[in-house]
Amino acid sequence: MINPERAFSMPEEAGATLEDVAQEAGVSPATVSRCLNNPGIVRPQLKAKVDAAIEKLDYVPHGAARSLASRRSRLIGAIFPSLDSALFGGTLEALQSEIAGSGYTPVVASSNYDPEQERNHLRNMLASGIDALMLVGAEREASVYRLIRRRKVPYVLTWVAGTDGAHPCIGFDNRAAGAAVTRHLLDMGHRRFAMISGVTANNDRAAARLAGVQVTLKERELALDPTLVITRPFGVEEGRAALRLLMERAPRPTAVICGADPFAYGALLECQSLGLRVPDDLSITGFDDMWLSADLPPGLTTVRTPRNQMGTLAGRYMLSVLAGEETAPPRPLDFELIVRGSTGPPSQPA
Amino acid sequence: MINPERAFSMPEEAGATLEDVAQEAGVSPATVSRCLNNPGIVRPQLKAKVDAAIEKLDYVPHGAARSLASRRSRLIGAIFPSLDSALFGGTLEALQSEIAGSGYTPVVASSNYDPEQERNHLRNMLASGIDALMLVGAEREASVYRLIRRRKVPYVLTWVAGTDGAHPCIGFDNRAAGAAVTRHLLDMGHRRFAMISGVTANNDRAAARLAGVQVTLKERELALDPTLVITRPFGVEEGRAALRLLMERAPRPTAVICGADPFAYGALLECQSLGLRVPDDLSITGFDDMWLSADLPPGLTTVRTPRNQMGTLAGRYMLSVLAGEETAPPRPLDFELIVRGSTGPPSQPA
DNA sequence: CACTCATATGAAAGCGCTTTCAGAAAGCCA
DNA sequence: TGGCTTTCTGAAAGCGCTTTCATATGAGTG
Repeated sequence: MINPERAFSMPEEAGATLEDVAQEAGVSPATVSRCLNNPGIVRPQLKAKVDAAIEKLDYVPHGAARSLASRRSRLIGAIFPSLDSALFGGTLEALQSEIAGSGYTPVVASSNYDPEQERNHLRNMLASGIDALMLVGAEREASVYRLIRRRKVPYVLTWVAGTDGAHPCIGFDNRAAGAAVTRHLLDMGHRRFAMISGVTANNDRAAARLAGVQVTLKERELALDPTLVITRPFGVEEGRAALRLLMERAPRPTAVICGADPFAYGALLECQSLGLRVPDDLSITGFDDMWLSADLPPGLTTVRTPRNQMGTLAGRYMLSVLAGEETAPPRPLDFELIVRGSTGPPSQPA
Repeated sequence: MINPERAFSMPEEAGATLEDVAQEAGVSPATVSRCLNNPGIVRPQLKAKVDAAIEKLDYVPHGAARSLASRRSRLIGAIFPSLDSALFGGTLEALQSEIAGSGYTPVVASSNYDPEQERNHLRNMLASGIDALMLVGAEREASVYRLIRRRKVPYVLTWVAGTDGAHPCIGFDNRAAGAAVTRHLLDMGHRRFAMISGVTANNDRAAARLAGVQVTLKERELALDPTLVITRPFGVEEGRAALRLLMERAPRPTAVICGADPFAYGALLECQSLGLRVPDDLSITGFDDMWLSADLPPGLTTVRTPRNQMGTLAGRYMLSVLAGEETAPPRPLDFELIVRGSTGPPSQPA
């Protein structure tokens, strides 16, 4: 029964304008504008009349006109590598609720871990006049940062920490987290490690996690055998397949560090299929403490990353900069090693 | 005319305007505008000069000014009930990539399944001038739809189908899907059913799934015992807890229908904890075929819902309406019952 | 009671772009 | 070549709002 032609003629009909409101209230447009943007400075009596007029005419301000005149769009851009993993969804959700109260709305895009797409979305967003920008990760071409800086758009990087102060970051130290997991396993007596890592190209978080593992092993005079590092796009299936490959190696590793929980879920499930006992035959660790980590037997030892907190703080940081407040450069957030049943001492001494 | 302030300041101080480009290229602003919006009608020779000027000045159009003059913001609003479930993330991601090619960007918000929040976000978005709108579900106060229609913003509802033509919907029939699962179990011989359902208030998808189960049982002269329907917010833990409750009932149900996969994951895992064999002791079904459904032993029988397709088609539909094309009202999409190891005949005849 | 000072309001100038509209250029035919 | 149509291009008028700036109003002083 829908006639799209009729139901949705293009947005032609004119809503009430600020001028209409002014007329209705018997004041000048300037006063109406002030009621909207700075109600404090208008006499209560007048304000009441204006409010009544707004109500009566069902007036909704015209965002574009507002932006044009005020040079602020009340839009905050956010570009994520992906949106269908619950990972970044949490960050986005938190960001969104943090800024919503201040009248900002996020415009979002997903780059599919592709710098080219990221750059395009960025251009697009800059063109649509975003007031601030949130990105994931620090590693990108200098020209991209130049583009952002040129437009004088405040930005913040998330999911990473400490880029030597080059950029404001709201995140945690992925490398340290990789190290923490490794140390945990070392302390349990493991000596033969394998890793299932996310693709490290264009993903400094994955790269840092891997580096953290490598460096920590090196400190103990152990090396991470390159043939025991499997790099795959994130996914449960990929984790399963990788684990199968690793178990064909001789001697087998006693611990598999996964760069992300989905890998670990896959690894855990594949062990079940292969009849391997976790942690007796093999210890497995994940990353991010996603929703099944506590429940998937025997419970996944993993690193809990502050994914929601990053969204909240990134939002808060941008709002603060936009408000012109003296804003301290954010400090790295904490991660937490969550030890569960999937890790234990190796059954045979290395 | 060119602002003299700008003319004499550093070349890269403020962004170049269309007028700057026009001057650089030796044409009028109108021509530059046409090059941007309707390149076909401008002589190639001139267009080349303009392109060069744009390149040289690194010109980025000013979105707000554009919107104000053209009455189009190139922004498409999308309000989801939640974003940290991978569910809607997939839809958003698909929507985003579908519309990105046409120069549109999604502005998104999450309502936390709260109509009040949804309404606020909607107001916000209408104020910022979105050209079209995507919502999830059909059930909301008439005043909300009035608000949308008043502004003449094309909209589309997703995750639901067929609202008697009252609204354009891009989705599938949740009720039929609930029925399909039920029929599958009935055909295997089950007679004593339980359901773990999402909260049905403000969630017509969850309500429809539940209704589909109830109606189908009624058709076979069976009733869904209300004490065997457990309603919870979505989550693995909630699924576990619900299953535990259900297993305390006597006689126990032989089949548990879950209104969403996370419930089913929890149920499956709890069975494992309780030492119940699936499907011998209990059949379990899910909904949405999320990423672990194939892998979690013994494999979850579930309904695969077209979550990405909905995003893609919703985007395409809105673009088409915005382009003023003759747009056929969308038709319901298909879902698919994926039968895996978690369902089988009940061990004891009912 | 004149005077200054603080404060509330209105007039008007844009913000940077799109889009009529009319006129110039180019093509076509006789 | 002249007159006609068909393209292209440029001038100019806004789009709806914010924000100086100047004025009006009222409060506070000597």
